[in-house]
Amino acid sequence: MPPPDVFDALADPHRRALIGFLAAHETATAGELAQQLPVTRQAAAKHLETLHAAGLVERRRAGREVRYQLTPAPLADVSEWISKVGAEWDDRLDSLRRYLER
Amino acid sequence: MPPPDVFDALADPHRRALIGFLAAHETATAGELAQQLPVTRQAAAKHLETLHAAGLVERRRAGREVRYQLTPAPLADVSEWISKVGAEWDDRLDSLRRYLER
DNA sequence: ACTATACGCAACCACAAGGTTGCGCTTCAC
DNA sequence: GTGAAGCGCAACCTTGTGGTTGCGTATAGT
Repeated sequence: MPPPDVFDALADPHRRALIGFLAAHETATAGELAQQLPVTRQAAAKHLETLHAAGLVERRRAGREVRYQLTPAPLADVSEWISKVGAEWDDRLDSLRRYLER
Repeated sequence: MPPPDVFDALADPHRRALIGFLAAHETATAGELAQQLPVTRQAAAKHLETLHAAGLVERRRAGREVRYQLTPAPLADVSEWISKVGAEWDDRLDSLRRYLER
């Protein structure tokens, strides 16, 4: 299964902001993205590296700049995990209810 | 909107393990939960405190022990956020496709 | 050719996070 | 009432993380 650091990638608010921005703007450079946050370009670049490691963004060199693009697929893993927990929980509630209704 | 530290709470693997265990076992004490992980009771208690702050578990004193119970509701917020990002992304792809098809 | 823009890399810093140990207080069981 | 089981709190240690500054290098534009 794909990198489990997706959860980690989502933990930081700045990173979530970057994802949000990229969800709405096709592609962007580290510099552009840094302007969306109160941080330097390098800080943004580090976050983008984290997101890239988690498989959430694609990097693509275009001349002297690097354009980042969202690849939201790994988010499905998170949703899936949540579903599983939810399902298990529901099962548990069910069996408890059945037990109590005996 | 409820505590945004749900993302933070989910970032740690041990914490996710606790959630998984609680999803399957109704209630448990900090001690019991600590036995599921290679950490001390205190470490587990700290994680449980984090989960509690995120609204993911309920604490309930029963005599000399404290039983923890899962309250998975806040997970819905995470799912929702993911859905929003996904939706926005799809919209973007759509408008791009429309643009290219002109 | 020259200048400005955008990256990449490395050093460095401060603080939060995860973890442990030690100790004292309450509750249960004999 | 005495001992063990559980918890809570605090001190402390170590690492990881988010952030910055500084500098070197490549590309674009004029």
